[in-house]
Amino acid sequence: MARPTMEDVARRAGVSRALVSLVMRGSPKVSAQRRDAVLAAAEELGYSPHAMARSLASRTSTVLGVMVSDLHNAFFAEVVDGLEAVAAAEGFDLIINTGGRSAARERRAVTSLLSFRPAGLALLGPVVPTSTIASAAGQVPVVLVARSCRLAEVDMVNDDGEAGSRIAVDHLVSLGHNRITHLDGGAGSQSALRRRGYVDGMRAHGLNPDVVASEYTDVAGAKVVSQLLERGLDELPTALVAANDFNAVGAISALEEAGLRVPDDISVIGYDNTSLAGLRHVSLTTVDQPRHEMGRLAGEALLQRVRGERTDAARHLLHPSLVVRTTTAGPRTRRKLT
Amino acid sequence: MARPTMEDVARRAGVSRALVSLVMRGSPKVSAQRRDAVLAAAEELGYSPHAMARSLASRTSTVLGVMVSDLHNAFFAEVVDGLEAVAAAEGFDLIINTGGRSAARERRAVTSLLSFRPAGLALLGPVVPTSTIASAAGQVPVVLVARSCRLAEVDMVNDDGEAGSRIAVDHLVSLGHNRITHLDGGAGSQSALRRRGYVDGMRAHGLNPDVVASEYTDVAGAKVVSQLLERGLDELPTALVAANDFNAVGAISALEEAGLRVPDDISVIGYDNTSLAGLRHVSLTTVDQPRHEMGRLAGEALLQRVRGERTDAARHLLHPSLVVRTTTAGPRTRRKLT
DNA sequence: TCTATTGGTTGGAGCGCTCTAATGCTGTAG
DNA sequence: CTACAGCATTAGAGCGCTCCAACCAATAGA
Repeated sequence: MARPTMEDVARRAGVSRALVSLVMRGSPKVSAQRRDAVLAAAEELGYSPHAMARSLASRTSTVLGVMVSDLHNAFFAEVVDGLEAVAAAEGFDLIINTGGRSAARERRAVTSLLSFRPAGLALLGPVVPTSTIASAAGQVPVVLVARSCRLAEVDMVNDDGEAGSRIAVDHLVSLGHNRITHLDGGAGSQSALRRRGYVDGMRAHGLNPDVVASEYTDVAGAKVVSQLLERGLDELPTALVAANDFNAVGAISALEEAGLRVPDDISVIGYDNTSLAGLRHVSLTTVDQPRHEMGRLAGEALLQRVRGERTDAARHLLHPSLVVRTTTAGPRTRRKLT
Repeated sequence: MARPTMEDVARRAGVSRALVSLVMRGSPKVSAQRRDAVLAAAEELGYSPHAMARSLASRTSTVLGVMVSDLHNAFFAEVVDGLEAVAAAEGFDLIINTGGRSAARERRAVTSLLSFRPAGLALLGPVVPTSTIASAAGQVPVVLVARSCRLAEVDMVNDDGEAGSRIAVDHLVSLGHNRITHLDGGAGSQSALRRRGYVDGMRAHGLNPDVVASEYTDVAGAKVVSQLLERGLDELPTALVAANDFNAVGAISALEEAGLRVPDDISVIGYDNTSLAGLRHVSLTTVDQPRHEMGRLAGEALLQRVRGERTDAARHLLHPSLVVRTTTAGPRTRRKLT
């Protein structure tokens, strides 16, 4: 298992180690015949360069550190996917750690990543305090995804949750709705943004905002609908802006169980455009976050810094887009129900 | 940004570099006072060891290479999650590449991973030919997840798709069904296994297998149900073993659109236990694959090899389990429908 | 003919660390 | 008082590579 080194290849090809190094790095200042000899020798020995030795000697790195707060979460998995795509295209490799949504574990993960002296560090949805981010940013370019902070030296990629909610409201208003309720996702910066977007959107249309507390689950969506139904049918809004897709699906099933039809009796709109929303059985109108794109941008931000193409902080606020399916329609005079 | 080295710490603490090295590796043969001095100096300088230099000098590695055929896929994301958990617990880091389900790209990804001289390599759902796997296995311990091959020197972790289907059939038979149709997932080793399990299961119960071609999507599930309905209502089976959860959901919605009720008129069972299946609106009876566990086992297999605890190949065949929800029930005399 | 110039090639130092063998320093036995 | 452990500590070589400066033709310009 003792793998061949550059020295071995050099000996076999009858050249110096430095020449092999040049060939391996694709230098143009090598004669064709020597190059072929080296390549042949490398092939015969099954040689491939030692990335860590290279990194040490060249004082450069071709790895990007990625700290994912929760890889289990499909959102982050897709961001990583996008990140990986740009990284691979530029010859970079990803080294990944997860933090399990615990600040202590995230700290350790970041330390571990930094010990590899990566060219850059991406933090996806980190929960660590700003000070930790700042100290990392002092050592290496850092990009934050799904998390904002006031540090001048870190890049950021976020989706505009406020705009997303507003898009949802605009869509419903344009369909003719004016009694629209928002199911709030609870604690967390995303929920707050989405709520704000909803409230502002409603006000902009001269409508009264109506926010009810819920959570990012289908069970919570169903529960809050039951509460809404207790208000009485006449009090029921004509449209719902749910906290996310799961929440929306829960709400829909509760509505249908109560004998209401979506979108005939009430429109529902989700958030995230998860694979769930696209199912024909569900066919949920929802707000799409460009997750893959977010990963791509994060990767590019890092690589720009690495290449020294940019020194000022990048602040990407991605515009979500509406995906209209079949859970929204114009309001009708509600049928009489028992 | 010039980070401090061991030399800097040594100078500051008034000791030799070798002593700092011992402290950093937690050696017991260092006096308490020197240790404290070193630790203090390291703290003051913000020093942390250089993992790559360490790896080079010690000729050991603390990274595991992971090639994911498709990180976008929730299945693999969860496997990676499990892998990461064991790796982190043992002080290993993950370096990840994706192959995008292309043999050529996977080959490149593996080469890139091997250039880091990882302690082990995990290939998740690779599509590369066996020869590529073999050559990697010649350099480093390799574990295969969701892919089997005949190589003696590689570890494997697979779920028993055959057993999974059989469990599904057993469940339906125990409910009293005897006309059970399988929706086949098409090409791919998993489909073949699931189909075989279904066929064998049916035969074991003295029943006639009925396999119809479909795909791993909800659209395909709906389509195949339409075809089934054309056979005529009397020909319709009393239960369906779908290719996977998406396929099952598509089938269910087509059935409901045709005026049939699930599970009253027909039972449906999925495969994978995706987050979708757990939604109360869907509440799909399905076969669960222990994805996280598979990642855990893969990581452990690798680490056992790395530590030299085992030299013979590990062959983990994980037993899937049934998750009974509300899309299966005993067959009833079918209501007369128009 | 003698320098420049150019393009290909090489020796050797050094990246930040580990590891072996040797060193100095006690303390205790001979 | 010397000898010998036994322990903490250190010098120095070396991991596999890159990079710089030096080198050596071979050609071009004067």
